[in-house]
This record gives sequence, C-alpha cells and structure tokens, in this order.
Amino acid sequence: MTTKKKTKDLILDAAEELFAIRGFYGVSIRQITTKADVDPALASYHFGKKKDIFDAVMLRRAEILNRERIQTLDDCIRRAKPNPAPLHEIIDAFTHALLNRSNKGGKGWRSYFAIIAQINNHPELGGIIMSQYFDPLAKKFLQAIRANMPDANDEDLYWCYHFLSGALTLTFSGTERINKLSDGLCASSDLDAVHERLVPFITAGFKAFMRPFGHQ
Amino acid sequence: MTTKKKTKDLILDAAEELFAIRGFYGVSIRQITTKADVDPALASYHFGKKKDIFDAVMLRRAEILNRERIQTLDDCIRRAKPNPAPLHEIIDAFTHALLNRSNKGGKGWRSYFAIIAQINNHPELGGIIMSQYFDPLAKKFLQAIRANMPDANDEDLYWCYHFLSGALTLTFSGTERINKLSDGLCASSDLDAVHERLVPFITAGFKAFMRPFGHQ
DNA sequence: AATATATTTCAACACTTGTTTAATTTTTGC
DNA sequence: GCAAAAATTAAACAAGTGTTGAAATATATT
Repeated sequence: MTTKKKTKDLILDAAEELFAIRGFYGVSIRQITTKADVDPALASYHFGKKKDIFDAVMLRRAEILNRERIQTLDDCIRRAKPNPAPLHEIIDAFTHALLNRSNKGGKGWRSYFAIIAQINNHPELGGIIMSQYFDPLAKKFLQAIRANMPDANDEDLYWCYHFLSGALTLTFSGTERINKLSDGLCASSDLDAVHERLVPFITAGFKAFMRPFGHQ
Repeated sequence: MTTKKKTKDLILDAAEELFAIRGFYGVSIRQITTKADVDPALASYHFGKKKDIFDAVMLRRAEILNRERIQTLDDCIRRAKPNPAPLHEIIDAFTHALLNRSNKGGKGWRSYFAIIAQINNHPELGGIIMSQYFDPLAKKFLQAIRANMPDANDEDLYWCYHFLSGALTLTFSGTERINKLSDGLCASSDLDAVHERLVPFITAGFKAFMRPFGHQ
C-alpha cells in the first residue's frame, strides 16, 4: 500500500531533476512547482527560501549515503584486523556505494550525483551541507589510508585524495564526451566498467607516493 | 603604449570573472555590463545572445591554450624520436600549460579555468566550443600514449583519460575544501605543488593498466 | 569637409524572478 | 462534530530578466 506522495517530496523530486540539468541558478521555483504539479507558494511554505530547497535536496540522500559508506569502511577495516585494511579495499569502500547508487539507484540518484558533480567544482553552492556530511567521511577515509601507510606525507596524502575526488565526481556528471572521444567504443553508462578501472587507477596513484604496509 | 581597452574585451573580462563565480545562469547581462562600465545594449550589439557572450569568453583563451599545448606535445614527441615519448612527459605536456596559466596567468586565467571546471561537469553549456577545441587535442594526446603503450586496451585508455580529466579540472575549480580537510596543512593555491603530484599520480594510474614501451 | 559606417546611449518592451499576503480548504486531535 | 492546526490556493508585489529600436555620437573613408 503505497500512500500518495507528499507535497514535500514531490517538490524535492522535481527540484532534484531540474537542478541536475541546469544548476541552481538555471532553475526557477515556478519551473520546479510546475513539474511537481503544485502551487508555487508551496515551495516557500514548506522550505522557505530557494536555497533551502536546494539544501533539502542535498540532505535527503546525503544521510543515506553517509550511513552506507561509513558502514562499508568500518566493515573493511574490521575484516582486516589486526592488520590495516588493504589500500584497494579502502578505495573501493570509498567509491562503491556512490557508483552503485549512481548506476542502479534509478533516475533520482543519477540526478543527485549530477548535482554533486557540479557542486564539487563550485564551492559557493555546496556550502555547509556538503562539508558537514562528506568531510567527516573524507577524514575517516584518510585515517584508514594513513593506518595503511604510516610514513605517508601529509600533503601528498591530501592531494591524492583530491585527485580521487575529481576523477570520481567527473564520472558522476554523466558527460558523454568519453563516448565522442572514443568514437563510440565506450558505453559511458556502464558504471561497472568505471568501477573496475577507477579503483586500480587510484590505488596505483596513491602507491606512487607511499609504500603500503608490509612492503618493506 | 597600451591603447585603451576596447568595449568587446571589457565585456568579456567582466563576463569571465562573473561566470567563474556564479555560472552561466547565475549572471545577468546587466551585472556584466555594470561591471564592465558599459551600456547593457552593447552586449547584444557586439555579441548577440547571452550564450554568444559565454562562447566568446571560452573561445578567447581556448585558442591560446590549444596552440601552446599542441606545441608542447609535439616538442616532447620530437625530442624522444625515434622512440615513443615517455609517459610522464606526455602527461606533463598535457597538464603543464594549463596549470601554469592557472597559477601564473593572473586573475583572468584563473577565472577561465574555474569556468572550465564547471563546464567539464556540465555538458549542456560546454557544448560545441569546448569539444571543438579540446577534443582534437585529447585525441592527439591519446595517440601519443598509445604509441608508448601499443598493447593498451582501448576502453582502459579512454577511462584513464577520463580520470585524468576529472582530477585536473577539479584542481582548477580552486575549491578550498582541501584546505579545510587538511586542517590548513595544504596551501591550496600553490599550483606547483599540484603539478609535482598530479603527474606521478596519473602516470602511475595509467601504468597500472599498461606496460610502457621498453619494459618487457 | 562631407559622407558613410560603426559605435554608443537611453528608453522601453513583454516577461520572469523569488517571495508574501490573505482567504480558503483540508486534515488533525479530542 | 467541533475547534485548532496544517495545507493549499490565487492574486499580487516590486525587482530583475534578455533583448530591441530609434536617436545621438564618434570614427573612418573618400
């Protein structure tokens, strides 16, 4: 028995889809409420300012993702005890939930990640919400890596994380330039193919700077 | 004798700076012309529609960059003859001009790359201009890598390029999250530090998939 | 110097923007 | 069933949107 969707969610769904395509400034409240088949005033009534709608869109799935990713990382660390977790498993834990949802989570999730891809390169909008939810996880992730590579240089470590972040988020954007560049050789939507390659690519990048635990 | 700047360039400069901060939809023509200290009607007169202003902003520096990067890549290939160019030199050729301009080119260039960082994750806006100028270079770059790694798998190669592209453009965005995450350990503006790390990171990533020429 | 072309100005266009107000309807708790 | 609270509607707000047209000025060409 699926009850009728509440107005709040109708608005968030519509906003999510539109923000993904045209960005925050490229979408008007009337476009959102029209798509949601709802009166424009309800957006203000339920959320307040336009930016608050955007924040609500971000928040909704960030909570889910955050729980999932922390869990995966913890599992991976626990499994390896008393040794530090292997690097490629840490990176897999960091990326898997994201790519999986992006690939198999349906249209809503795909839109959500498209927004993240924009925001990650545009700090003014990501703002508090994103930092609040993703920075703690990033720190946890970096701690896990450090446990694996105790002699790692701080700056090296953070830049490597930065590169990972960039490679990952560009993938979310769903750009089809890959397709064009490869003359159609790549099915850009097959995110399993991405995951298979992203993890070893990034792992190798990290290892270029630091010898992992157990190797000399 | 520096002649007074022409209106066209005044508009482009202002547009460039504003687009970098708030994106295409977040900037109005009146904001641009006000910043340029110029009548709003002049924007239409000189460029046409708003999108045409944006395209002109993109075009102006794309031409310069394109020339520079092709030259660097060709030099690097010529130097190595008759052998294929070393992988890290190819990647350096691909990134150096960009990071250098972004770092030492002044405010205009920094704005320009911030726009690219947004566009790279947002195909609707990048559109024809960017593909037209950057795709041919990307192909040249991939050819050079293939010469180095003749047995490289096509799909692997293109995904690796994708990761490089993501890591590179995120760097352009000038996000300061790195700073926050590292508790201020990283000076995010020091792009020399980026370059020192980006090239080995990416090189290692590529090599994870393909043995370079000469190594077995 | 006179003509032709290019540029600039100012005002206005019709339309959309985010947000608010007050009246009305629906839902809730008792 | 009744009162209180929540949700929805419709209309309006001032401000800003991209773009255009015609008149005025500056520049270039002969």
